[in-house]
Amino acid sequence: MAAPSMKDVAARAGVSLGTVSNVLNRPDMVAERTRKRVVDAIAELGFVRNESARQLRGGTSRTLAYVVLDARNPFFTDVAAGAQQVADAAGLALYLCDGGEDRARQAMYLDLLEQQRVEGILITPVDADDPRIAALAGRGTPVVVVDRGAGPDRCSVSVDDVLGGDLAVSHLLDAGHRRIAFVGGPRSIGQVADRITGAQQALARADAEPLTVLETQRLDVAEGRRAGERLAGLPTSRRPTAAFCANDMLALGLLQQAVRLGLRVPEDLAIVGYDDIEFAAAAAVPLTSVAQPRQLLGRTAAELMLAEARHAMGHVHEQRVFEPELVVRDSTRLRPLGGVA
Amino acid sequence: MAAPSMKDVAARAGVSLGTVSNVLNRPDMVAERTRKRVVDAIAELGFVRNESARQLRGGTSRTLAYVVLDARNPFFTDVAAGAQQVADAAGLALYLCDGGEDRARQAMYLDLLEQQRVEGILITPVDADDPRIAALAGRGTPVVVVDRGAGPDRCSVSVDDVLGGDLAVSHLLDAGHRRIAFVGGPRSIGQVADRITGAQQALARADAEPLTVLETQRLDVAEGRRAGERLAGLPTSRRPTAAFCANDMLALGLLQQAVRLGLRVPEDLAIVGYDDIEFAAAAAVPLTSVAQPRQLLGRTAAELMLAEARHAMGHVHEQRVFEPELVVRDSTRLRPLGGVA
DNA sequence: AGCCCACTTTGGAACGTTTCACAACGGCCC
DNA sequence: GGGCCGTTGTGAAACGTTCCAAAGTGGGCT
Repeated sequence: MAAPSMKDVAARAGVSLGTVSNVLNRPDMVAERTRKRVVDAIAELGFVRNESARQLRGGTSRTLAYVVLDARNPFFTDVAAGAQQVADAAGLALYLCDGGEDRARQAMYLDLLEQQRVEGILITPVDADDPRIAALAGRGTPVVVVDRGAGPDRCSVSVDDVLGGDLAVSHLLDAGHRRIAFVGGPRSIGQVADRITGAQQALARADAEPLTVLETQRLDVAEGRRAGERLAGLPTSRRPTAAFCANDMLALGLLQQAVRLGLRVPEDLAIVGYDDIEFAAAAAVPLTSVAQPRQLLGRTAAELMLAEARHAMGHVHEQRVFEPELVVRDSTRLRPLGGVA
Repeated sequence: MAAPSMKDVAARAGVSLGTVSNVLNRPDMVAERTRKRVVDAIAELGFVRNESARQLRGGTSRTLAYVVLDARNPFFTDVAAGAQQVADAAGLALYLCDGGEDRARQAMYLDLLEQQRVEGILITPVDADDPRIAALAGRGTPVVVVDRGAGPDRCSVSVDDVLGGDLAVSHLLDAGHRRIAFVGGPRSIGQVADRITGAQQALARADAEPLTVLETQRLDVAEGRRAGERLAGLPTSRRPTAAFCANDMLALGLLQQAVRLGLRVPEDLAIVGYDDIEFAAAAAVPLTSVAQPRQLLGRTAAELMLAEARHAMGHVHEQRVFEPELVVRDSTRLRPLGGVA
């Protein structure tokens, strides 16, 4: 009843354990007749290699993982798709682990993955300074931080979020907005903090009111709706005329709720999102957004990880930084009125 | 340089191997002083448990996996979130594996997961009849098929896709449509086939033209756009007045492209999607869609899997079927004209 | 002083592989 | 007919844990 092992296969085929191993690992150094007998025995018994034992002996796992900030955000699954391409090509399996914006769960995954001796870990951390990450790397597991810059003792791939925030808000300023809100949080997430910094930097160059920050608990659609309610509730005189959201999930929620509560977008409220996920272009009002090279991010991250895993010694950590790009759509564009077809 | 093992810890703490094991697994049966010494040694050496060895000895992996049809489809990440809840509660780790609508990749993951002796596998298969799935289950790995019905020798959770297709098309028929297209594919995917069946079943009850099937290669936004082009290219006299899409990704792509090419939705083309993903409600024209209880699906799947894993013997396979629900929004609703604000 | 007991600690077997040095077996050539 | 070789197959060690039976320690009681 217990799962058959190589020993059982050997017994059944009337050969030694070593021979079974040879059939599995160096099939052409065993005579055709024996090979056949062993292969048959394997099939008859339904033998399945025990990866734990292999790994224990051999030391390597052919597996890598991407610990994602939130698997329900399409931005991250797009990044993951990029990493998957590289993993496929290298013959590695990629596991996606959903951190769910939850420190504890992320920590749990990191511990487990290290214990499992994966080849390497890509991670978009809840908290980039989590000492666990440094510890992991220190003990020899290749770690690449994704979508956040890292210090010189780690590889990272990121997009300049300060620049992104600046681009977004500069665009709004150019369009004449002077009272601008930022929607996003918690601030402890690095991307959020950087995007705020960028926004403020743009504001500082202009003659505008200071940034109103609507801090959220999470970066999802529901929180965006909640922000929409908060904004719509303000008296017109105090309501920001534009909102810059920390990501597209928030922006879509905000957009949806704003429209539902009777605000016109962009006339009453202009909206800029971040990430330019596929759904941004298809939104009620197509969403202006700061685009990041998602797949490239994922591919690069996986490549850096592989490089580190292969070279082990003498590996030089790289911090790749890409540039974001503003994609302007209707959510910030004043159109001639009544323009349906 | 090699990763330190329990043996190293034991040496450093001046105790035996067994004691280190006790500290790790039954801390309160070792004296406080010794425990402290061992804990310190662990910290000093940066010892990390080797999960392979543990598993080899102990036999169990505390891990489960969900092999998803396509991780970029928010429907599946929502299902996964449901499964994650249950996994968290049970103290298991959940790995997401992206099948990418690719048979070979899915097969690769199944093999690997079995070799890894995961506690169980949830899977939304590219091909529900893949013999590999039966084989897996036959050898004792608990398998739950998600979003597809299964035979009596397997657990499954699904939503009645035939009914869903019927609901969607009945709704269109009620709205007066007589020339209806189905967008989706490939047909080898069970959900697609069932939804077509449902659609045809509704049509058979009405006096309408047979279903025009626009078969796609994949179920993503890009293919939806392509379908939009195809539809818009048809002469008005032959163009369907309504499209039922196999999922919301397709529907959103179709919607986007149709609007871009000057078709009004729903006046020139009504659209019904499937899954009611979060972005459907936020679309350019809020999307009518067939909703499935996504999280519930995931939770139930994980629970069935756990039940099977725990009971091993005497487990009775269950096939849970849920009912879909039509959510009507603007993409099929003829409104009074000019209805802004 | 001698016993018993409870509490700690120890040593070694076992889990299922891979790897490696070496044995067995023909066959060939001189 | 003996020595050699190449081809196949074998056996045992090792990987890092967990678990268990058994040994060691000391204190309290008689």
